[in-house]
Amino acid sequence: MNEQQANAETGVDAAAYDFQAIQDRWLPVWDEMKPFEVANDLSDQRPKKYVLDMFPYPSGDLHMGHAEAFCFGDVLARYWRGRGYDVLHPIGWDSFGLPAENAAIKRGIDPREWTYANIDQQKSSFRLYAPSFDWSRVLHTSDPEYYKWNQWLFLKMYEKGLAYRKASWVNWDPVDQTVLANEQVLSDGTSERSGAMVVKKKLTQWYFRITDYADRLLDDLDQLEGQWPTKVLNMQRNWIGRSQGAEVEFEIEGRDAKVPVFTTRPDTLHGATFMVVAPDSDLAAELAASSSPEVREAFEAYLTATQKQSEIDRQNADREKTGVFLDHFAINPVNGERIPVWASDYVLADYGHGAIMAVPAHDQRDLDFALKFELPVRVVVEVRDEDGAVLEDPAVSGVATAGNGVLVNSEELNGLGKVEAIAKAIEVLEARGTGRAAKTYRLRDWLISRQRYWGTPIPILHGAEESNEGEMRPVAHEELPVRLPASEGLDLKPKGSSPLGAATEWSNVTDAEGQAWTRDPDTMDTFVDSSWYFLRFLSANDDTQAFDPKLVNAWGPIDQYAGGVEHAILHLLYSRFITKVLHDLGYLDFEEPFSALLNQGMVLQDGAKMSKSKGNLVEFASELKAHGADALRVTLAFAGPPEDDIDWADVSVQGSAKFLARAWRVAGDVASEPGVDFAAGDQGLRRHTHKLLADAPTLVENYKFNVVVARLMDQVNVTRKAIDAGAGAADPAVRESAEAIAMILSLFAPYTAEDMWSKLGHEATVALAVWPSADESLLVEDEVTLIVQVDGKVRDRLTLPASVSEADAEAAARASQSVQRAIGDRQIVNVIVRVPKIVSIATKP
RNA sequence: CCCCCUAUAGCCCAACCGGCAGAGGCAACCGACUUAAAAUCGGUACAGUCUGGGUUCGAAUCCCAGUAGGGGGACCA
Repeated sequence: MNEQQANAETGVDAAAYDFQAIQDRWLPVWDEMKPFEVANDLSDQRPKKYVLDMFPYPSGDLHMGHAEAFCFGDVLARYWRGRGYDVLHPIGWDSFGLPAENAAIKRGIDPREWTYANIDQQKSSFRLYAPSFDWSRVLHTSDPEYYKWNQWLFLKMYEKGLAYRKASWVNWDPVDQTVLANEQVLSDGTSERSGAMVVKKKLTQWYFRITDYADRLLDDLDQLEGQWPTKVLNMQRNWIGRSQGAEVEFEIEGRDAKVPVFTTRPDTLHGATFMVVAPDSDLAAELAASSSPEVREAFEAYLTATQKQSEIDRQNADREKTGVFLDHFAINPVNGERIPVWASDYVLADYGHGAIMAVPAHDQRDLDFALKFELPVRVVVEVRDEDGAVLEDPAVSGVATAGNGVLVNSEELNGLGKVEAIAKAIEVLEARGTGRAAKTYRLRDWLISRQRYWGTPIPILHGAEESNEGEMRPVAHEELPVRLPASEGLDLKPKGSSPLGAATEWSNVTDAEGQAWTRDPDTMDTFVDSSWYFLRFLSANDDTQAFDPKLVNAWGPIDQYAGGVEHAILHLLYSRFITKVLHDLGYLDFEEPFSALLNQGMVLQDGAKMSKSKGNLVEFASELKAHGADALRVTLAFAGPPEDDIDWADVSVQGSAKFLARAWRVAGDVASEPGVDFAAGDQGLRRHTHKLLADAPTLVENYKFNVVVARLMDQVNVTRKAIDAGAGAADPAVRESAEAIAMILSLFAPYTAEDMWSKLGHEATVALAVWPSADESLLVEDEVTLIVQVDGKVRDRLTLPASVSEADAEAAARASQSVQRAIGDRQIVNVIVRVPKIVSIATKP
């Protein structure tokens, strides 16, 4: 009986796939079962997998980007369950942050109201979308129960000297009226959040000393090779930006303390003909202050001009060099030479020591500067071109020679190559006590204080009377959390200082001794909140500690993390840093938080990023309503490799729905009973099923979800044929195939798979059914097709036993009529035999 | 300017260690069912792998050079 006949006889109802009815049938069952809740007692003997999606920010309802990210994370979580693992797959909300505050200001409401309403909305959308979350461990970073431990973390950092305050030039967002971390400033100089052009301000702010961990953060990336996308590893390496070289101390005439400079080329010290300091450095200000009024005036004007520049102008490497002479001289420690000290904005105050030795002959920037201000250029490395000719003097050519060469004009270094000269120069400096080998980094300390309301209050008290002026005191652990005061009556509008400062009742504290203090008015960067949340999930409801080290070490590190590449250097770097700190504090056994990382692409519309302003938004909610969760999830998984962007114009949700209906009907057609002996089934179909069972795990583990879905489509097609035109609906192999389809399909389409599972006579839930392993004996082929090539062209295909010997294969190939025709009267010069695949014959005339 | 990734049918994408270029889907076309359409079912057709070299018996796959698109970094001493 074929499908049409079945339709005619049983009526439309029984044969029609109705996603809405299927969703309505299973949601209440799952709600009741809570199949994905994980016990906290470690009693489960199955091996463990911790699978985590980057938690969402509650900026409204879920959107397509969420649908994609959570689809992929869920595929992996469900996969490991199917493989017999105890899987932890929690969910929470990253619910502090500026959007809530800005929305609250715009609507005149409390940020809490907006935040928690959005969380509720997202929760109910998630329920329908059906990721396999453990809903018993939900956390929201804006709950006092969570941020209490965020404050605990801050105090731990403070105790270890890893949290500190300093005055420095910082990135200031003039729209949001708050400081930003370096990581939050995009390469075009705009704010990651508001899009405003970031300006520099000198402010006293809180920092986490991430630079102390720079070497480990860089070196440990090697452990993640192959487990994290290469792109992310490279981005982090670039961001940390370690340079090796030397620190060299220069004396400055009329100044007691020596000035250290960092250089990667200590071999060129004899070619240093001037020194340059950053105009916004303390040293520049000091040197200018002790100069003539004219010099001082020129410097002040230059400093002002420098600070007016936009980030874009400043980053343009092609622009003309500018600077002022500070009327001071430094002494070159290797040759006692007196060299002038200039201030120029091509030297950065916060990199190295904010001062450089300029070697114009061998550094293009220094050369540009030297030529502009007519400073001497001295060649100390003789560099040759490919033909062995000495390159022209940079002073004439205008091109600095930065390559390898032989040292000249450099006393003891003369005749050495670049590498040896660097080593020797460091040796000489160390012997004289005027320098040493040194490293420096592009990475800066993490600025974590923000002048906004909706975040974790920094648990520090500042002295508020004469007797304790300038003192800082951490809030005692037992007094945590320092709760956010109600927003009522506070002006949340950005104005450059934290709104919390105005909450005087909250801010003013008198201690047991009667001393007056005021609370630190700033809140923490929300990236602090998200830098350790994955630890909290293990004991999300524990009010005695931030996380339970026993549980964390049993489950951690996270086996599979999934999220967007936009966090390549923000969240992922901070999390790695905090994990290492907590390891050093003795809480964690591991030093890297995320063993494997999947970065999904973006969902686009006609090649453009979806956005409200562009009006090309494909709404998650409406797609969910129109096609159902399963069709949406299958569409996302099938669209292509998960790392690639998905253009919504290229996909077909209807096509996915059609496939689901076909799969579902196969299950409905199965006519054998559960438990039937599969061994008696059709061998051809069984081979096909077991090939799928054998291949699916590798495919899923390599994130080839699109291929798995394609293989499922193929399996459904083959099974349909077996039912209609082959073994028939009662053949045990048809049941075996349908059950395999239901189990594997459950990764992508949990509702449809559950309904199939039920039709096949099994109890819910298919999500906890462990996949059967493939039967090896069904995977070996008896006969194979052997290809015969003559001079690289396929000339025949021979059907031979799979166990054919090399000699037999070659003989069969030579015996082939079409092969002989192809060879003709040419002479055979080589025969390559690779059984059971190919015989390749090479000839010549 | 430097670094990384990608390029296969009209479109989205598969192809293990180098071994028959095609798994799957979309769109198209033909047929079945239907009064008709939709849905469903069956079938058909469509590329030689961005370009140019090289290695090899054999290259989509490895190497070199280039083109196009995407991403990252960039006055970092």
